[in-house]
Amino acid sequence: MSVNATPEHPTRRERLRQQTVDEIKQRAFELVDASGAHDVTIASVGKAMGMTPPALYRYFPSREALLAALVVDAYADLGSTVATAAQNATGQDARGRVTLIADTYRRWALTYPRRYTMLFSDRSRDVPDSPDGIARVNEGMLPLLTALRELTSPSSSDGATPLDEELLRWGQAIGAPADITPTALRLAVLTWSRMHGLISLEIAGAFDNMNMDAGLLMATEIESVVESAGG
Amino acid sequence: MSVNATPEHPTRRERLRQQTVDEIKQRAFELVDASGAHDVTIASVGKAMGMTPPALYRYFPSREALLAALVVDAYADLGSTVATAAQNATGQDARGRVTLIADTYRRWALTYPRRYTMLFSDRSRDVPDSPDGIARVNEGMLPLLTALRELTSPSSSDGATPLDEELLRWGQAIGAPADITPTALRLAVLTWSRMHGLISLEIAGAFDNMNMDAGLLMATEIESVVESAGG
DNA sequence: TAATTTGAGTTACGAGTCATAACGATAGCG
DNA sequence: CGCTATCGTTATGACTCGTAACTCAAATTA
Repeated sequence: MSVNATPEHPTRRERLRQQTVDEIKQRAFELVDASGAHDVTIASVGKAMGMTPPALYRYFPSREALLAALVVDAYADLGSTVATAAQNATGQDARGRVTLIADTYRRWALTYPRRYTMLFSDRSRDVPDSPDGIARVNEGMLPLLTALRELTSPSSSDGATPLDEELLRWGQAIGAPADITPTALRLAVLTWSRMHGLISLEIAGAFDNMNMDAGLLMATEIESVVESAGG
Repeated sequence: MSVNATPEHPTRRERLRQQTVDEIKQRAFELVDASGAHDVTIASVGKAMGMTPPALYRYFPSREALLAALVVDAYADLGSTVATAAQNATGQDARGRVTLIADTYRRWALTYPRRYTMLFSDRSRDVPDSPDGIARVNEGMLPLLTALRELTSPSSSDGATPLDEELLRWGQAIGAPADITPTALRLAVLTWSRMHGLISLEIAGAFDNMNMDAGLLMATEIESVVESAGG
């Protein structure tokens, strides 16, 4: 047994293994983007990288485990994409940052629609839960929170309702700034929920049948959020 | 070949056949509710009703076709449930009717969460589209539209933006009353989208991790819609 | 350097799925 | 009453996931 099995000094074997794991996930993502998580099978991934199907079980104990890993990675990518976009817009005012965050979120979802549906809908019972993935999404939630905090007037009635208490506990859990208000927290959750509703319906094609521009609806919703915040 | 192959005078054979079709769908729905659409297989449905798997192909050309039929039926059930609930509340004011419609929609989704996810998410590429199902959902959209029409003041600036034109065309397509306004149409779409966002996240369990009461969030959203409408 | 062990990848296999083909038997229909 | 359409069966093929047994190369150890 090797003594250097630490993350800092990976053995050559471990490096090659990690490389193979990464290639498996990369090929699997290509299949997801091409035709959805449904077509990600042990055989199809193996075929895409010139391996026989049973070899993949050296790296993932089951097909479901592979899909779970993809979900975590996709969560992380979505969260960090939103977070870096917000960091690159520190100069803008709060209203512009909220709009940018929403646009970035939507663009990611429309760029990888199959991955997005894989995150929030497909896994009906497969992946029980991914606390790691949830944590990575919060990475993008924080800049939205601070922007909404700037927009809301500090004189709002806070901390009264039971919902406010839940919101404050959640804010602490995800590491929100100390001066966060229930109003900002509530608006952040509702912003996320509204974006998700519109985007998931857009991806499902509901607005195609209605001959409606989902982008305009999205802009309306963001406008509504900013107005609710008093900005 | 029978001469009486009309819907009005079904042959005994046709009646029995319809009965079998209904039982297949009923058993399939039981499987959906129990463990999701994923576990609805030709074999499992057949086993549930004491038939060998190939026999089911006499009634549905494929597993996907069976699932598509389930989607249409579920759409119809959701739409008519909302519609009848609204009809039974004609006495209430518009605000109360909007709340009732939202509650009915959410309760249906929480009563049959697997069916609800089957409608809007699961079928990534399976069911291409179901115009029939869409039509049945609109059945529940109409009372929401008229209630919002009552709430909104008629003096709102209407018909100006390109989104307003899309909304009016959609209103005509689903048979909305002639005096409908783009404001009411827009609020209806956004109400639906917001409900869907919250409910799909609730079913996915997102709010469980956040220790948050989805019902309170839903009430907040409905309140927001009613306020936007000026009620 | 040489022997040993670790692990990656292979072929072979069993269980389960969808779907089709070919057969038998019941029951409706003229 | 006899015919035939329709139902449901068994048998089969292609595909899936996942396991078992085996081979071989490479890393580790002496």
